[in-house]
Amino acid sequence: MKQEIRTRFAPSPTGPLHLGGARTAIFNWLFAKKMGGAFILRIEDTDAERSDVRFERDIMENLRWLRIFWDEGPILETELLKSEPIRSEIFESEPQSRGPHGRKPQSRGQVEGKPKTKNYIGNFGPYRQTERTERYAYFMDTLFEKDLAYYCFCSKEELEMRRQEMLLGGEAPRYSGKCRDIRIKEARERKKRGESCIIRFKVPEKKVTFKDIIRGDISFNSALVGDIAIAKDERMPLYNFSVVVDDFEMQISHVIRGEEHLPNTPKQILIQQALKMPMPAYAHLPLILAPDKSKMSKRVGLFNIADYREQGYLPEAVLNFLVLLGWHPEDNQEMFAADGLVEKFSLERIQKAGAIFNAQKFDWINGEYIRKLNNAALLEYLRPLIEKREWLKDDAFHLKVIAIEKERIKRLSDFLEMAGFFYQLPEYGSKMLQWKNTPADETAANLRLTVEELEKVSETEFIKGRLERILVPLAEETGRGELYWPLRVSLSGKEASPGPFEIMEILGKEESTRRIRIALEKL
RNA sequence: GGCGCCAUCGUCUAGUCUGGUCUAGGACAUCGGCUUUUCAAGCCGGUAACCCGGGUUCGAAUCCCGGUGGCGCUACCA
Repeated sequence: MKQEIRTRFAPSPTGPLHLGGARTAIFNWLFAKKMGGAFILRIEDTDAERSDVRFERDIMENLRWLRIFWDEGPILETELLKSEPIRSEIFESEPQSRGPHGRKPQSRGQVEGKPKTKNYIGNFGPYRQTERTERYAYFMDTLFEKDLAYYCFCSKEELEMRRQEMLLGGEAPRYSGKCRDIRIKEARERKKRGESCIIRFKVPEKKVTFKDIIRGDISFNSALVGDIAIAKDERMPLYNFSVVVDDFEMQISHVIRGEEHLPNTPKQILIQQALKMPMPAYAHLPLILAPDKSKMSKRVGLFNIADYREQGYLPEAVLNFLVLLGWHPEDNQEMFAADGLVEKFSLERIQKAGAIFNAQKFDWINGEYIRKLNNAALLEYLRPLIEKREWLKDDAFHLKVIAIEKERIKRLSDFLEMAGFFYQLPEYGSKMLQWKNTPADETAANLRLTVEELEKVSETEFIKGRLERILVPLAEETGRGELYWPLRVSLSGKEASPGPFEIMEILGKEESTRRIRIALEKL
């Protein structure tokens, strides 16, 4: 039987979803879809101090916005309200309650005891690490039974001092193993007396080799690692331990994650081996780099998905841009619909080197997607922005503006800046009205001539074609730039805008002539 | 410092596994042209790269070795 493909995105809710996390999620999701497998969302909230449910929400909401849907994992509260039937279906088939811990699980993936909360979907839950403490305690026990874990009473200060010493001595800083031989009975007594301690894993000294789908064979010498900390307490696991337990129990087949986890991989493999767990396949993604080549997620500035969302990047564009950062299809295609992407995707074609974030290309892709949208759809994206500005016009008017501004905006927020003049004439200086070196009186004369001709046109005939028939011959006499430039500026109040005929058709006769008269007063 | 990963136009990358078809292809950006009153869009064209040094070979971007450089990790964070 072929093993089912199961991937996961396992963010810690210590910050909002950022580009790097989103891309990791995208690659996991794409691979699972391509292979007909399952994509799982798991919240790694073991760091109580830094984790926050607001971040958890942000992560889930933005994944949804990107249309990255997880097959298993927590569900948003908003979904909770309308998903009652699905939930009961899932939980009726849950395994019966068993003893709290110390018992072997009946089978892999089944969770002992009732889940504390039911706000998740999938049969391998709970999907929040803080709700999985029983599982960690169980495997921690196993480790103690096998004499592969011990309590460490060294203080942080002590550890830090040792570290500095080793660094100075040119050694690889690692834990000395000082507490390794404290007998467990004694340790537990000391702990009971209130001595603070953590739990360490006895790291065997050996060469750890594994195959990375993207990078090929990778090996580490675990002797350089030292006994790693795996938990603050039986019920407070640390990353390297909880990951191993969860990936095993959730039957993750492929661990696809950022390159920064490469040095963690041998540690996790050693724990897997100690617990006799199978090793999943690994794929370590290249990092997204800032223009100075530093790791992007370390930098301050624009990095969160929510920020891009607010600035008017379309979800399709974010997805498309992100997937191209470190991956390329066999052909030269660069614009993808989600379906085509799934079909073309393969882990093997992911790049090894880090990819520098290219904001200009991002903008270009976003512009392409904006232009692909039909006007009505674009209006819906724009509506919140328009309403915020209190631009009180009807949809027919908005649609006309959108039709011509669509060609020039790269982000939805650009619309505010570029199309604002349709709703309200901005302030501008008289100098702007003059085309190159045309004197002010000549400019005024041309505008006067223009407005006189426009007055002759009826409101209903105030359309582009008709206006052109009247003004084109006139412009041939005065000089095109001399006529069109001041006209366009008086209509828009801007150096750059669509052409005057398009603007006039939208503005209508009354408003157009009013604006030209305002310009004349300036001259 | 130690360990690990990586290295093709300014940037994202194709090509590298299976040496010749690569005087290295595409995209963004940039420059020029067309269109044009401006900006954008569109179309056409240009500039621009195999990190360095050895080796193997008739032949190397591609294989091997050695440098150099960059990045990541080096927590009772993940």
